[in-house]
Amino acid sequence: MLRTHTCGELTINHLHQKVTLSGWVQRARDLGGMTFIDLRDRYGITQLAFNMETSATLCQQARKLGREWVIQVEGTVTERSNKNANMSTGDIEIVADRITVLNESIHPPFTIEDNSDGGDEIRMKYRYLDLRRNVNKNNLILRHQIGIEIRNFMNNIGFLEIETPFLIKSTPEGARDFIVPSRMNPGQFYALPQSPQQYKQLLMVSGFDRYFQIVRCFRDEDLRADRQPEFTQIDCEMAFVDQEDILTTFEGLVKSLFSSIKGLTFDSFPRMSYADAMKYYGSDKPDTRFEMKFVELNELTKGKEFKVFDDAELIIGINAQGCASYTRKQLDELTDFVKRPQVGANGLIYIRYNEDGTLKSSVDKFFSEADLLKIAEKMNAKAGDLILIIPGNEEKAQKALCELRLEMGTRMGLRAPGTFSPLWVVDFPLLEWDEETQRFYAKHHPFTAPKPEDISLLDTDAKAVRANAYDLVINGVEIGGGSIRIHNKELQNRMFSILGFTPEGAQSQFGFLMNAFEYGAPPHGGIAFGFDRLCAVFSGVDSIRDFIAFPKNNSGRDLMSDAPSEVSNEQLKELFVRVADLPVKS
RNA sequence: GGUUCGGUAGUUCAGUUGGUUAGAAUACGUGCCUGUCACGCACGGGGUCGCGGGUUCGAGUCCCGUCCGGACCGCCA
Repeated sequence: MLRTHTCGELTINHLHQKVTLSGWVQRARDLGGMTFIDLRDRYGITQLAFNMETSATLCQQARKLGREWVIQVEGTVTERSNKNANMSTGDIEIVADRITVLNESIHPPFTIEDNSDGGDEIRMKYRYLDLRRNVNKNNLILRHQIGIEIRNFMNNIGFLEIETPFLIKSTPEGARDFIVPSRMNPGQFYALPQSPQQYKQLLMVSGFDRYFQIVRCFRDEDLRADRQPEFTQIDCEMAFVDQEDILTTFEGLVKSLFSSIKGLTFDSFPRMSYADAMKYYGSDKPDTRFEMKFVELNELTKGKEFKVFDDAELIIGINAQGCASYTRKQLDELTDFVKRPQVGANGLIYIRYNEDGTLKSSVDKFFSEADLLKIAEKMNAKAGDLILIIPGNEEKAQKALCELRLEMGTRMGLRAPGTFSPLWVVDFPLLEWDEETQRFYAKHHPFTAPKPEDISLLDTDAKAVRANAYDLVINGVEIGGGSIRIHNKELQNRMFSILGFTPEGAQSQFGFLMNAFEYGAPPHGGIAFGFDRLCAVFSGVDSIRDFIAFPKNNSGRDLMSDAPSEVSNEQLKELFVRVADLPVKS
């Protein structure tokens, strides 16, 4: 037997037992007459003690052990004379009788410690070593626990987990597909699924009225801290339901996760229309851990000879409570922040509501103190508050003020990790007009059902049609989204036509789904949650990479295996694939 | 496609106005040390300053290019 116990479980209750432990040498402390070894495995750390006086040979042997060597030790659980209250095994140590080196290790390129000396790149390159560290290990444990809770919850309410194919038909709608050449069908290609969307709808036609799957999805788009080319969704679909049924069911799932994982309970999640989210937060995924809502100021700001305001389509402001003491330097920082190309505002106007009741602004030339007071009143500002205003066209001003609001929230400590504010955003628009291609795109996807009361607008005012589509947002992160689907062939064809598909085009791309819908498709709808993001949000961190055992970097590269890489000409030949001349860098 | 920050010892970083032999911490090695737990102390080895070109008497430092990495915008139904 290589071990009788793990390195995390021995306590004072095991005193005097003969045990065998196996693990990695975390650290050695050689005091001359004594040597202590910290032995680590997934479960914890146990101290091994060696005494020169009582067992010189063993002690000498222990001194030779290097960091990250794999050893087995046999010995007796003994009470420590100096206990360490910081560790669960801190009351005991193992007085060894025998050490066996199971495997040596070369020196790791960084220290395997909670505060590793390694930077991101080197730790990614040696990801298997980085995963030995507690923070990563615990993240993967959390991911496992959330996964188990989800499966239990879904199983308990009658959902079946059903797998769907990874090699599927490519559809040009939506994100870019990853493409896989088919050797047996020269010149033809599979795509990897961006989601199992059409398959789960087919499963509804098949009568599996409650389906879910924790499933890998693939999107060939540029990456971010919260976006990987392959990521995991909790993909769900239900038949014989309306939007309310879905929101209730999955609010139940998320509440159950909050309860079992975080020990938190919630009232019903608030709901906000897409229109209100944009109006009050400038975003379809607002961070509602704090208020600081947008206030429209067009009426109070126009006609004062200030060209910037007079030319603006929309003038909106936020009230940063208690920030009137911001210095000139801090205000300049904020101005620089919103003027960054990524935020895109032309400038920032502030009104300081001083503690003494006076008002000072960056537009004093155009506005009297009485004018400023009116604005302050509209913004519910009190003495001590700071009003920040951004003018511009609607879209740009909302986006810029949204960024500024989040920045102020961060500066004011209103976005503390450990607090959670879930929100349903509902009533998304069905369609989005694209100026460049002069056509409509589905805001969600082309199978999303319009709200019945808005169907009549499809031909007259398509932009105004709202969908039975919804997102779950937690702390400003889009955690999940879904919709009620179209299950009626005529309505689906109408949608395809509005989206610019010819009947033949729609048939060749979505024919199998359309055909299936002729055989009694039940009313259905669903939702998909980003599993990686859910883990990250639960932990209060931004990067989903921390919750993926072997993630890719910003360029879609695996720094450890160095994928992607070139393949041999023989492989390409078999696939009838030829690599075009690569772009020449000038 | 774009914006921006970075690349110096195994690792994380400092390196002044362009000027002598490029430093610190940590890791590593050797020695000392009997209750440590980030043990301590002493000594030691360790550098293609990402790569290429240029300016200069002289480049880690300035300029151009390039490669690599981080963050972000576009993109992500």
